[in-house]
Amino acid sequence: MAMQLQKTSVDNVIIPMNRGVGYAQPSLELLSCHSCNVRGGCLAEQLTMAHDHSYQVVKNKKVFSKGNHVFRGGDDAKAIYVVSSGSVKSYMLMENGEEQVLNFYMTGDVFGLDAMGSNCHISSTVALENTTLCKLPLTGLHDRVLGQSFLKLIAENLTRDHNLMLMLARKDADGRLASFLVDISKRTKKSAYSTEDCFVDVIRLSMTRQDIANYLGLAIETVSRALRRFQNSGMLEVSRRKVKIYDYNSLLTIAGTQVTC
Amino acid sequence: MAMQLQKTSVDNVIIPMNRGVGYAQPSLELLSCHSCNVRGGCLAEQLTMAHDHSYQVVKNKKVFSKGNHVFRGGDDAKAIYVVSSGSVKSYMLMENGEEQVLNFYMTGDVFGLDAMGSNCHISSTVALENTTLCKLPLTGLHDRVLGQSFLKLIAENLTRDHNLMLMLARKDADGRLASFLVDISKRTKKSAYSTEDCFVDVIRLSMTRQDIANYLGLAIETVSRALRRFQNSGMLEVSRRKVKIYDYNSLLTIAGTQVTC
DNA sequence: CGATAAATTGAGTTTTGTCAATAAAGGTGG
DNA sequence: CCACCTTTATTGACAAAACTCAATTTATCG
Repeated sequence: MAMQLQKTSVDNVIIPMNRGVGYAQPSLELLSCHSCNVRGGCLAEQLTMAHDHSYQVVKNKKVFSKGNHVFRGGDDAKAIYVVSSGSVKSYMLMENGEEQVLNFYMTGDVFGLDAMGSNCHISSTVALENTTLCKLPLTGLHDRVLGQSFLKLIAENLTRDHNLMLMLARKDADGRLASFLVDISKRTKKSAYSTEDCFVDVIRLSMTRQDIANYLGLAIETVSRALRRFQNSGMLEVSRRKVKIYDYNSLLTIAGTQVTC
Repeated sequence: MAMQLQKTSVDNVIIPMNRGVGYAQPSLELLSCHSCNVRGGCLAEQLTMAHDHSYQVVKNKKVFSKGNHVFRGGDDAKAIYVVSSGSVKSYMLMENGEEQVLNFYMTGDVFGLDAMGSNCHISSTVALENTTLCKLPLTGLHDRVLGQSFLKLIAENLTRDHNLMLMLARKDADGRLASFLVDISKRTKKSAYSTEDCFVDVIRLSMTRQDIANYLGLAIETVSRALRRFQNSGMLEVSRRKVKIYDYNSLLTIAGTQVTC
């Protein structure tokens, strides 16, 4: 879990982190909050004030040199980060090793929100140059102020956005459509009563082909042709808005990397 | 502003909304919370409980028939919505009239988070079939519990994600790169002291061409060639990581629709 | 039952990706 | 301080994927 070894004054905080192999030890030098360029002023102070000081946000300044990771996918962490100076990139790895950059964060930007609701980070973040970050552990905020549900919601929304980005940036038409069908299938399952293992084999699409095309960033004709290809290969059967899935595993293979919460 | 005409018991709430032209009047029938399929149980109750009942979340169930809008971009609203039954699509319009679908929300999904931090909705949401929604006005939560800053942060992150989606799904290589440069320019300005009007004319990129390509969903060669084209047209001058912008307006034109907070 | 909207299918074009070669910059060690 | 090596970036030729345009078929709705 998160370390909370020391409580300090609000201004300058240095807490060395224990990191696994592959992590650089952040520089241990005294950093001033006065030089922080966050828009709207110090975030920790804003959050603390918002709760009438009943919830004290601990600040934790760190320096990362170029190429060093702030966190990696899979790390368990419940904190958000403010870029005090420098810049970082947030990215996800696909199964084939390609990386999709989700965002670049520069001075004044805040990142790490997508991990708030889940137990671990889905994405990784690495410094692009020598960078100063302010880490705000939000375990207290999570538990005491908001309740699990709300932060989970936010993270869920961000994660689904990231999944779409990955699809749009890295997958071809077949991959996008397979990914879409798998997602719909999974999500339909969540609320319906089904005897199947992990998917609903009959989907009723509530949207038009044009909607699907507008979602996947494809032409409507491409969606139509991809569906036809899937049907010809025996993977599924499609009749207007009704889709019967026969070979879920093949669909998963074509879909490739999926981001899930 | 948001209406708060009545306070009711936690179970069944009907509040008719005054909507402008183009909005359908939601059906006014009694809806039970017992039939709501939200994952993790009633969100309003979860949020209310999280604050020891010091903050009461008002529920507001509504039925939308197929094709009717829940809200449109530009509407001012501070609420989140839970899909009780049916489905909706969230989308944004580009300047050429094309629409980018951001997400489909089905039973149990929660949407509207991207508008929490700003004054108005950026995206629009429309029912794909007859749909029951539960509206949770969160003005109280916004002001009293979290403070402006935190919700703004979340919305900012979601909005930037949506901007990237739009780029990946709808823009060609030139459009993506122009969009990227404009964004970097704007964001650099925010924290730097500059005499220019609304952009920094000299950008120092902290990321490699490969990073840019991985962000924009392009091949590195395509990024290189697009930059060359921009330079040949006299729009800018590029030398490794340093970019001098001469014609910001042309860049804006090529970039097309930009999503901003 | 007719009119409109949605979906499918084919042919040709355009954009971008892939592969390959080369050039330039940055870092390291002697 | 320079030579070397590695990383980063550029450029060209060709191939593949997806888009556009057009025609047709099939639903859906009044």
